[in-house]
Amino acid sequence: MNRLLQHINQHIKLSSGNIEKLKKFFTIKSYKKKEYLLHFGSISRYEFFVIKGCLRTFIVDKNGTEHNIMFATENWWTGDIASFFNQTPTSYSIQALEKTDVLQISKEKWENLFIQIPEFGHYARVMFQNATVAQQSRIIQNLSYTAEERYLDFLAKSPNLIQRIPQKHIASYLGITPEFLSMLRNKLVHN
Amino acid sequence: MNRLLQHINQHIKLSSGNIEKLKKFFTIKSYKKKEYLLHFGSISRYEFFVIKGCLRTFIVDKNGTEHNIMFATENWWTGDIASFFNQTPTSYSIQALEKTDVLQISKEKWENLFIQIPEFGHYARVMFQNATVAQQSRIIQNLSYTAEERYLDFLAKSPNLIQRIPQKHIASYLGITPEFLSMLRNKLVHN
DNA sequence: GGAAAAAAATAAAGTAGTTTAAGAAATTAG
DNA sequence: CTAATTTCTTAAACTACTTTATTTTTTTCC
Repeated sequence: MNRLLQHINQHIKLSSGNIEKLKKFFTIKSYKKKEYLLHFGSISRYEFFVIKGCLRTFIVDKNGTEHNIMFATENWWTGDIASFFNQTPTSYSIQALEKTDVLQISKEKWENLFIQIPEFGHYARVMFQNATVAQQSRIIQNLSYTAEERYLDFLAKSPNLIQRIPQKHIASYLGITPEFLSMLRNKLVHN
Repeated sequence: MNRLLQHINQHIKLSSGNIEKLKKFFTIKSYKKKEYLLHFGSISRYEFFVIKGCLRTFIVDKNGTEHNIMFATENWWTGDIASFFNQTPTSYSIQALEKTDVLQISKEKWENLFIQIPEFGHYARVMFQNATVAQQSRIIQNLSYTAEERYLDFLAKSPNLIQRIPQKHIASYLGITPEFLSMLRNKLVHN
């Protein structure tokens, strides 16, 4: 819980009364490695805040190939907001890449949270703004960078994830095959 | 102004007093075809709501190639939120593809708006949520669809834009060269 | 309304990234 | 600790898309 409070505290100041209130909205939950937090086709019941561990969000295309959309580690929010807010079936799956502890919040509680602690609305807006900015930069990368450039950028921005996440998942995130990533890495070592 | 009020009204109910208040925050502005609303390297002073016309947001990569990130037509918000909120230099340019009328709002007014009309915060959050969802689906497309599939999807979802926007800009938005789009179209006609 | 400029089409040669396949290395599980 | 499974590597053939260059069509603008 402290991790979330600390994160929120970076954006808004909460009174100690509100901190107590806030705690009641979230449930702590542990997921085993390989366990699913959300299954393609179901309706997303929770948004997740990662306390410890690592999650991947992916889709499966018509050929059965998986594509990783994002990773979430400590202090990241994840979930399918389209499915969560509109209560429509999700096209994503979310899976734990390690044993992962999260704080989760249901839709009913989420909506109540905004009523009970209006300041939380500001925090949520900033989170969505940041997500929008991050995603835009990813769209740009996919449009204008080569695979090698994207890999080097990922390496520079998320060196910790490179060690933590299997290469095949990183390749999928970068939009290339594991074979090609392996080739790229080999080429970069013997540059 | 009515277009914006109508758009807001789809998400939140405003009292007539608030409607009057709201009007004071926005300035109507007309841009000529080819005119720039935002220049790469400058600091974004406004967010824009398109009343009539069409805008494109693009970046220029290190080779000098332009990449269209998004188009905005009637009832769309556009701008560089990273630059606008953090007052940092933008990496985008926004240009009018037609004579375009917008409502624009400065950062000071934007912040004041949330204080004076707190309900507006809900509207803004929903806008960012929608932007996040839309962008996520674009990331997925770039990862998992071929150029032909992306073009057909664009054709299905935005038939109006196809007629309105020069092909070279659509090619750039889809992440392909104008030559390849031309070839695809030819192939699709003679399927 | 006609010259100039911009956009679109066509085509051939080139390249970044995929596919397939098979072996080596690392991880997992009983 | 060992067998089974998963992940990573290497390499050759292949394909989706780019590059370059030329011609045709459309749009702009005085």
